[in-house]
Amino acid sequence: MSEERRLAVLRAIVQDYVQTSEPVGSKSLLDRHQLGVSAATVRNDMAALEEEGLIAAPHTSAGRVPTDAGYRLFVDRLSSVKPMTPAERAAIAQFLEGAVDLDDVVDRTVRLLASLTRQVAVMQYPSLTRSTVRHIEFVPMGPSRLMVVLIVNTGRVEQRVIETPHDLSASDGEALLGLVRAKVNARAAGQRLVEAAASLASLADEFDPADRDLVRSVVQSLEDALVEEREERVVLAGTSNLARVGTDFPLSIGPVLEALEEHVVLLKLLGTARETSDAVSVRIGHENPFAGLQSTSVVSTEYGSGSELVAGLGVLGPTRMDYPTTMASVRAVATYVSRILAQ
Amino acid sequence: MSEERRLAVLRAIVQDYVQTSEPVGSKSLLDRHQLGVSAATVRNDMAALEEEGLIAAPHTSAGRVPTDAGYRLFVDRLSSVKPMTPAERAAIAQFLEGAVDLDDVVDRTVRLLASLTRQVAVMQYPSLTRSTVRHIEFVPMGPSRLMVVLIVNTGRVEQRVIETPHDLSASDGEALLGLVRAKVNARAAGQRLVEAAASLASLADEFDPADRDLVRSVVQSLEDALVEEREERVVLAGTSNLARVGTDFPLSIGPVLEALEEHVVLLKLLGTARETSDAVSVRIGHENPFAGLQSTSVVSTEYGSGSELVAGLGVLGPTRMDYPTTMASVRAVATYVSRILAQ
DNA sequence: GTTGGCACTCACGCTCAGCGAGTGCCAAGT
DNA sequence: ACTTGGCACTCGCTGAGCGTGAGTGCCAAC
Repeated sequence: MSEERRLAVLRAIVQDYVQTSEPVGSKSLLDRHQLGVSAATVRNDMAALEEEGLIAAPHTSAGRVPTDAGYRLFVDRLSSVKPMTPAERAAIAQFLEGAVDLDDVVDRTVRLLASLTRQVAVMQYPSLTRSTVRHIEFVPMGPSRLMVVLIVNTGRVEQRVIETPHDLSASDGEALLGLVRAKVNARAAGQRLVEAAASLASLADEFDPADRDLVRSVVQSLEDALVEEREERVVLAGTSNLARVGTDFPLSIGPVLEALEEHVVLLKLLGTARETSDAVSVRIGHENPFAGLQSTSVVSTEYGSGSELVAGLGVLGPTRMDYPTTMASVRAVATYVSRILAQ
Repeated sequence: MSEERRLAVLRAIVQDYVQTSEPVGSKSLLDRHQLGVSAATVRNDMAALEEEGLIAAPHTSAGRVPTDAGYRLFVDRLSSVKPMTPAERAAIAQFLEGAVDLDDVVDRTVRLLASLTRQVAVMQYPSLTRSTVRHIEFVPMGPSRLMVVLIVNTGRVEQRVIETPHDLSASDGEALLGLVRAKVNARAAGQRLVEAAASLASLADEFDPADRDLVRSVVQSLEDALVEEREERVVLAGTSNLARVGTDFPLSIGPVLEALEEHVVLLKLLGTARETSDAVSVRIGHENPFAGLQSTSVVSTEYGSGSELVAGLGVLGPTRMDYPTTMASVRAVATYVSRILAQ
């Protein structure tokens, strides 16, 4: 009983099951693959695979279905990321090129990914903590309120209103604010958010003693704002693809929809992906830490502008998923969106 | 056969059906309501109601179910918006008070509405076209690119990168930009976007002939940006509530999820609501222009900061819905979110 | 216009048998 | 030691048949 053939059988089972979504038996396996052996041999192999916990039979007299472990082995050793055709690559690039701003890039990316994979696509907004400051702007909002607008290198813009002890909207306030603006930007531009916060620490010393108090309080608020753990945004698309699969299989979509609404969960999903060294990370069924997502798999990767990886994106679907093509799509989309963001 | 009693029967049918989600027959109706007449009489009334198209029988020997027209009549004449308890109102207010910025307000609002109604909540971002300019900021992004940041009264911030024919990042460019910034804001602040665009038309004339070209092109781009039809953002929550209802009823959630992904559709849904004069608009089943949403109802209303109504929010659910309480929730949430935004 | 009575209609749930895909095991072959 | 054909067996699925009961429509009497 050759090890090699047994794995070939596993591969065939996974492929057939993914395509037909029905448990696959020894006979139908022979019809669709040239294994060069008889049905009985295949049956023996299947029994061995079941023994190893790689496949399982839903009922006594039904075919076999891959287990999570079976999919895992398949992904790790039995398949390679299916290359995309130049035409597909061109279509992706062209579609993403059309975006006009960051929101549009993100929106187009998730939709594209959802329609390519026909699954739920998830994408994290370019992370702020790993971005660098492009510009910081101050806008007086009234006698004691000041809006701080932070623009980072990925094009993302964040605003925040802070309280100031003195009036900055009067004309001398305006002048002072202009000076603060210039100095803050001279110091912070190009730095990461945390670094920028550090650089600003001693800024107040450069000002007139009279203004120092005011500047110090503004800078303090700004530092807080820069360091503060920011809400990371997540966008999704293709949730209706869940309905398609939901009808034929034991994937009750309720819990999945609930998980998808919890953006914290999604962020963790994309976040833990980063810990793996592979370019594209795959988490299968129970490998997934969240109840409700235990019969789904997540295929994700990182993307970023230039050499900086700033956030994650991926797709979520039933464990019975075409991993090679899904992985190819995720990888390709990540590559192209990174290219767009780098410009 | 009194008209009055017939309507009482309709009301009872709607209430029972909403509660039990099972077709209601003459007998079970008598058990649950004191109508003071016999089953036979109720049957006669039901036959009449069916004749009028207000109720229908799924099969020959089943109870009756309200039709869209039946619900319509119920909403228009047989029910009133159920008042909320002070405790509920307080909880709403308290939950929304906790929001730290506009994104957070919107996020909390949809989630709140979804959990109150246990349905899908939809909320449009405060519309830009009906907002007023609070501040316009210019940030040089390189030799020939300028980022325009627009802050409106609802706190929403929009950015846009425009191409400029001359370099504005040099030091004299900075000075000029400061002047432009001051004049633009003096003219535009407090005005609606379209008005602001008009006010800016002649701004270039105030500048040195040497700079006039440059200013004109900047102003021109700005006008374009202000007038341009902007993408209106829509946020939703509670999609998992669809799964709950999806199991027991002929609401195939696939098409609904698809419709929910098309933000254009959602905007139209909230938009057409405005045409009705009522405070809370209800669109029932086929009154709804979109295929796939024909067995759902939309309960929506407008909200806004102060007296200005700037956008819509509402919920979407199966036609078999508790209209009075849903309407109450939508109205209450709209009231409170408006109050928050006004501050 | 209301009521009680009555025959009728179906959807639903149940059981039961037949079918067939698929299995496990065994004895024979290589 | 592995492979193969054969064979009995399992068991989920399907569809037919049947009883039940909620619900109806109609009618004659009040």
